[in-house]
Amino acid sequence: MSPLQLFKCLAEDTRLKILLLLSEHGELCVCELTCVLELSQPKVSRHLAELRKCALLADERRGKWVYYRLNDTLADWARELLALTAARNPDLLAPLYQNLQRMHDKPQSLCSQPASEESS
Amino acid sequence: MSPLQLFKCLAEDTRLKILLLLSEHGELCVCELTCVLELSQPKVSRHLAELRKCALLADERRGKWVYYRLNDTLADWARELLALTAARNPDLLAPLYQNLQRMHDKPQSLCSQPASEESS
DNA sequence: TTCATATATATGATATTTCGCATGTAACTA
DNA sequence: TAGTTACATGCGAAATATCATATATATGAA
Repeated sequence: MSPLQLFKCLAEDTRLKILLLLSEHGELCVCELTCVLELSQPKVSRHLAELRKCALLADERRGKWVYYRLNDTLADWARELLALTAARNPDLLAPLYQNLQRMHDKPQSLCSQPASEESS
Repeated sequence: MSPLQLFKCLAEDTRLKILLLLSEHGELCVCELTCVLELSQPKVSRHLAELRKCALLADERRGKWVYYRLNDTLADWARELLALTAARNPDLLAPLYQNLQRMHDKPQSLCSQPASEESS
């Protein structure tokens, strides 16, 4: 993973938010991301596909849902860079966490979702 | 400086190298950058102008030469991000430092240059 | 003033990215 | 089986980025 390739992935609003979210939150399925980001499903899915092709993300199907997380092979400096960016720019993620919270409080309010075990 | 804006600036090879170089080296003039990067002067100048407009870089004219450095107002997390990226990807900058060295050893070999006080 | 060097920018061509919309596929349910 | 939900992708349009070339400006020297 070259720095240039990483920065190209981070240079788009949707992909940036996805990567920072997954850096902090660990794992989310596509429908959760779609709801949290308030974007169309094809748009989210297309960006996820790109991040998958760059080996930044790994996906895992569990039943109907496909969960995405940072790829285990991702270099440490890239992980540190994502963590640094997320920690130092809380304003960027705050509204997204609000959406995630609202979604788990009122499941039908925004979109469907998988059964939530517990929020980490 | 939003994360998105920073990453857009870093998502191009020439701009990435300029920012990492200046993050580590402190200050370079346009002709030094042009030689080190082995690119045309208009190309380097155009990317410098963009980084200036984004307030990532500051320029200062001294005689015939214009020196660029990281803008003093640049946020700490952005500085840390640049330093982290440069430190963890030495392969990216190594050939550029070789060019800088060669340029200072044999001034006429690649292009003209300002009088070099001392290399840091 | 004239010339040379250093740097900046305008312009139009080309390449890349992003998008919406429609449609395809996979898994579960009835 | 048919229907529904979750997700992926093909495709052309629109927006954006990048580039080479030519030219403009600024400084210092002659």
